[in-house]
Amino acid sequence: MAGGVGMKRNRVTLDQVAKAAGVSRATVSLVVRKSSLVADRTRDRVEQVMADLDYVRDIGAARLRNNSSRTVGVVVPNLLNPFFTEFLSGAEQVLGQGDRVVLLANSHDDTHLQSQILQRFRGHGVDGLILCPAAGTDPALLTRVRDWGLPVVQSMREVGDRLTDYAGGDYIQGVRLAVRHLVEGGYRRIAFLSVRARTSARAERLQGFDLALAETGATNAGIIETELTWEASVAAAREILTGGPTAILCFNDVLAAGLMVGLRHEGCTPGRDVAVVGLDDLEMAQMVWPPLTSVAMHPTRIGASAARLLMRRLAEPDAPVLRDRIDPHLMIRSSSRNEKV
Amino acid sequence: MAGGVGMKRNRVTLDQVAKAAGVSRATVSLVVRKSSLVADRTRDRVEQVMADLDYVRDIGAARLRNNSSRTVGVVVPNLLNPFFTEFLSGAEQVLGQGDRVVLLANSHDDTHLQSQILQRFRGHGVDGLILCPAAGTDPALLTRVRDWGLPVVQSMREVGDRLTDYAGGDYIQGVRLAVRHLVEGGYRRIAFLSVRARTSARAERLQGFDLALAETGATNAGIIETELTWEASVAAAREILTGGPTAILCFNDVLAAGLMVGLRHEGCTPGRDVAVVGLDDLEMAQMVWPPLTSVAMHPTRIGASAARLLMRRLAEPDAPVLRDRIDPHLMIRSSSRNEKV
DNA sequence: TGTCGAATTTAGATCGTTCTAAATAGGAAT
DNA sequence: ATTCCTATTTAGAACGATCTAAATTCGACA
Repeated sequence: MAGGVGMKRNRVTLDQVAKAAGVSRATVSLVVRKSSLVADRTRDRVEQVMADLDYVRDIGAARLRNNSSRTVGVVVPNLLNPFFTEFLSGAEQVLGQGDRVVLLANSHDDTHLQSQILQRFRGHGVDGLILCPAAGTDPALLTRVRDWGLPVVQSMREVGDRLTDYAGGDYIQGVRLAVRHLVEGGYRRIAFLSVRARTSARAERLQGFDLALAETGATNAGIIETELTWEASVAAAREILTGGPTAILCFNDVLAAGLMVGLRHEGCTPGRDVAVVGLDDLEMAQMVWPPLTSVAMHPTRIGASAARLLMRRLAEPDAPVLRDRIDPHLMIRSSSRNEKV
Repeated sequence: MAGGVGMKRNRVTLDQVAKAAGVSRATVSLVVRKSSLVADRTRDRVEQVMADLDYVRDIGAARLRNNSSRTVGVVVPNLLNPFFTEFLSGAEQVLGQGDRVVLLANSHDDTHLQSQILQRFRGHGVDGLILCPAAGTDPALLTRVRDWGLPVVQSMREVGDRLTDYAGGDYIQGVRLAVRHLVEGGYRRIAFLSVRARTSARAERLQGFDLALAETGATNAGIIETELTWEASVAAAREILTGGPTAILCFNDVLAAGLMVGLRHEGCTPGRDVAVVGLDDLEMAQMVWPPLTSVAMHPTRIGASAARLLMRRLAEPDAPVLRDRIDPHLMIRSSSRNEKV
């Protein structure tokens, strides 16, 4: 007891339980795995002993034999972006309920680091992978992972052939919702504040933007590219105003929030002089001023879906490939209401 | 190749590498562990073979023998709160650089779930634990974890005797910075918007508030308790105004942001009619309107510090217990500038 | 050439579990 | 009492690494 100097290792093992219960190690193992082979009387006795000795099954040792670690690797490109942490939250919850544990890593959108992470996860014997691929990920990476025999679900972003399960938001649809809403409100010169990084997330939104403009007959008032940071979008305000837009659609809420601050610096009041619409509908959309119209993409649900897709594939490795797109939902607030604020 | 149906397991093992390189398994093991015992020529040859065969060391199997999983469990009470995800981000980064992997779990501030999580982590053989204890955690839990022989670092919150390492922000100091700033700005009737949950985080802030009032001679205009959600704090605005405060200090930025919206509903313009100050200085503090004065607590740094403390303890289990308090820093913005906005 | 010590390599046991294949128990039927 | 089931239990070999203790190699030196 006392000070705890040099705490020696003392793990309770199956053998110790077996000895104390007067049965064989194999029997205890069966009890642990809730096999129906063992007699009720025996099971009760063994379970009692396990409780008394505070036995904890060593999952690593088990995996060595049965090849299932009850562990899933999750790779996100950014842990400071609420969009990804909400995603993570949804995935963690579902996996936890499935009695699995999340190995987490942040690729910082760096493909080299991402490779290291995957090797590390492989070394740890993860059962499967939920991957939000870093920008610029080589499609060959996915093939490689499959060759390792490691089930993958891609999420939020997608690279390569469509041979892996996928869960994501439907940004094409989301952007269309936003544009239609603007057009219905009488805004017809619409600019788009985008990002430079060539991810599928970006491609999808731009595709939706083109589509929506064509559908509604609205005018493209310019597509401006910036870094994916709040500060950068503050600075982007001046440039985007040169196109003379009556409304500005933004890559996400963070950029929209920054843009609104930048607009004010330029003497332009968001919501009154120009409409602003974000994407993602993070909690912050309600907090900024004016409250920001945004398209809810439900990242938590996407994360939960990705987790479910993975657990399904672990259960049936040869099930057909599935793609789950979560439906977006328009949240109208003052920033696009065409009224004085 | 082809379709990948029923992908059989094919792990490259030490034995296979050994055979291919014409040495013994033990030698290859030494190479893997970068031992200086092996001759340069041999090492080169073995490393070449490892690369050719795409050998990946099985860390689980290694742990079984040498008892080190290079794995750390991180438990946070909330993955939707940016404060904790920034914390997580800092910890993940440092641990990753130390070639360790994060097992993540969200306790949802539920002590029962928290116990389950710890058992799960124990089963996975984590080397150590970074724990932000759930509200209401029994101090005995920490003793128990220590009895398991599992090194723990507490962070953000703390329970029990002070026998574990700890990393956190200094909220006493943070609150004092805020109050002094308000008093210097001429605000002397100060209310505090607090939370109901009895965490050490709450106790610390209240302690700082008392202290700061005593130091500055300012007046306590009431302490209101609410749930830790944005919506709840919107609703708290009315109640807190009954004390007739000239300034309101908030438990954190989320509550401050909600409060400002609520204040407006009550016909009271934050920054003009009443000063508002938050704690934590999350990115959102700049985004709300008016920009929110807040005290930066640097959660990312706290997370990094917690990770470093844990790695230190893993390296030297008997090092003296350390407590790291990250210094807070006041960020003055319009919400407390005593000017027209 | 033979001996010694340092440098290098290795066989075999071991970590805690699960799997396989076989052994044992306990009845019911003969 | 024997036989034949089915229901339960078990011994012992994996899994892939590391550790211990001992064996081998090699050059230097007598």
